[in-house]
Parts: sequence; C-alpha cells; structure tokens
Amino acid sequence: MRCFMAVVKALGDENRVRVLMALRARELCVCEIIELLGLAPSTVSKHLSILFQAGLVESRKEGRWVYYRLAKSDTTPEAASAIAWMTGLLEHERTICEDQRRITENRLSMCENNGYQG
Amino acid sequence: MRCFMAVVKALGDENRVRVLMALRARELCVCEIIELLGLAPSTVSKHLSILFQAGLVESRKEGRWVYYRLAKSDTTPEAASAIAWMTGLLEHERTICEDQRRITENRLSMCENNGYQG
DNA sequence: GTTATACTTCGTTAGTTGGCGAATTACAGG
DNA sequence: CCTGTAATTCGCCAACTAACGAAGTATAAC
Repeated sequence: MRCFMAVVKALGDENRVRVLMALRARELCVCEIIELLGLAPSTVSKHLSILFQAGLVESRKEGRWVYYRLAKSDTTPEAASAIAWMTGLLEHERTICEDQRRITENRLSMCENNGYQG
Repeated sequence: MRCFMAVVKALGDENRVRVLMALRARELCVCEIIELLGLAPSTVSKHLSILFQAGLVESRKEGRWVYYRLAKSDTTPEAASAIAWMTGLLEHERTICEDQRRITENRLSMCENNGYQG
C-alpha cells in the first residue's frame, strides 16, 4: 500500500507526468528537463527525486550530467504498471505530443548538452 | 489530461482508495463508509464528492440514505482503467482485505442501516 | 587554483489539502 | 407539526506541497 500511494502521489503533479511521458522517448539530463518544463533547477530536482523515490525513474551520472530514464521492468510492479497505464491514457495528449516533438527535434535550445548522441 | 489528473489526485489519498476498494464488494451508504473509515461525516462526504467529480463513483438516493457504488464502464476511460489498475495491485492488501471482511460480515455496527438487503 | 556549468540541498513562502465541528437540508416517523 | 437520522455545506485550522532563490557539491576546462 505504501508503495502504491507513493506512485500515485508521484503521478499527482502534471509536471511530473510530463517528465515521465517525455522519458519514453529517451533518457534526458536534468538541464533538458529544466528546459522542457520551464521551471527552476531546484524545483525540477525535487520533482525528479520524488519520481525516483517512487521507483518510477532511474538515473546515471556521466561527467557533469545526470541522466534520468524510466525505471525498467525490474522495478516494483506498482511503478511498472503505472507507467503502462499512464502511457495508454496520455500518449495522444496535446501537451505530451508537443513535448515529444521538442525532444526528438532537439529543440531544448538553452541546454548546452543539446545534440548529445549517447 | 485534466480528467487523468482528477482521477490520479482522487487516488492520492489512502482513505479514498479504501472506499473504492470497499465498493467492489457492494454499494455502501455514506453512514457505512463513515463507520468503515472512522472519520467525521463531513470529511467522508468531501472524499466522496472528490471521487464523484473524478468519475470514479456514482450515487443514488433512497429515502434518507445515499448509496455510492463504483462507476460502471460507461464512465470515462480514465476512471474505468484506474479502478482496474488499482484493484490488480491492492486486492490482497491487508487493510483492504480487512475492510472487505467487515463489509461482507456486516460488521459496520454503528450504522442503523446495517443488515440492509437491497 | 580558478572559472563555469550541472545538479542538489536548504530555507522560505504561497497555495492546497485533509481533518473537524457547527449549521443546513432532506426525509421518515411519530 | 416536531423529533431524530442521514448527508451535505461552510468555515476554520494544521499539515503538506510546489514554487523560488541562495548556498553548497561535483566535475570539466582553462
């Protein structure tokens, strides 16, 4: 129950939902997410830590950057099924699709890391 | 998106989740839900109105009582799939099962409507 | 070392939420 | 009518949350 509530509360903010949906396309570094949402770095960092605590995302550090990605299937059933459920309902949402476009077209312009090829 | 967020936020409170899971067994009048949760009537009424606004429950009035039940499949896809998702994850939870037992054994003792057969 | 960028942590503030009791409405039964 | 029960609405308060900026940590480049 505690895990389920953590996941649901993590999904309870529109900005966090946008992040999760955006991460379906590819992993993103924090500065890209900052640019995507248009929020202060400290705010975005807090959102990401909430998603992490809920088991919805994973992160890896590479040089100065921290990359976040959706948690793989070896995470909790709550997190995995939440992502699937959310995706089914929101993948055609206007805001989500626009975010998707900005990511795939590398239109996160303010980020110095833009154009990173992995 | 607005509908999805309403559903997710409605699921963001443990008492509301307990109500939804309890309503799988049968429809319940408000006084039974008050007894189940052990909260003030005004608090329970507020919770139920949030669940209703999100399209998760329906209600019918019968005499002095108002009965709530899970929204049928003709509700929004967000609400219907949310109930299915939640049920799959929580049906074996300790608290949920205990609530279930109290309901099926008519152990909501303080309610005058107890023993109602429909 | 110094500077610059990336990110996190901390403290503050404004807005939201969940809880309650009091007052109100609705209805069934004297 | 009046009384009692069921439920909702309203106002209030404590706790939580999302936002920010400032300060701190970490790494790369110079």
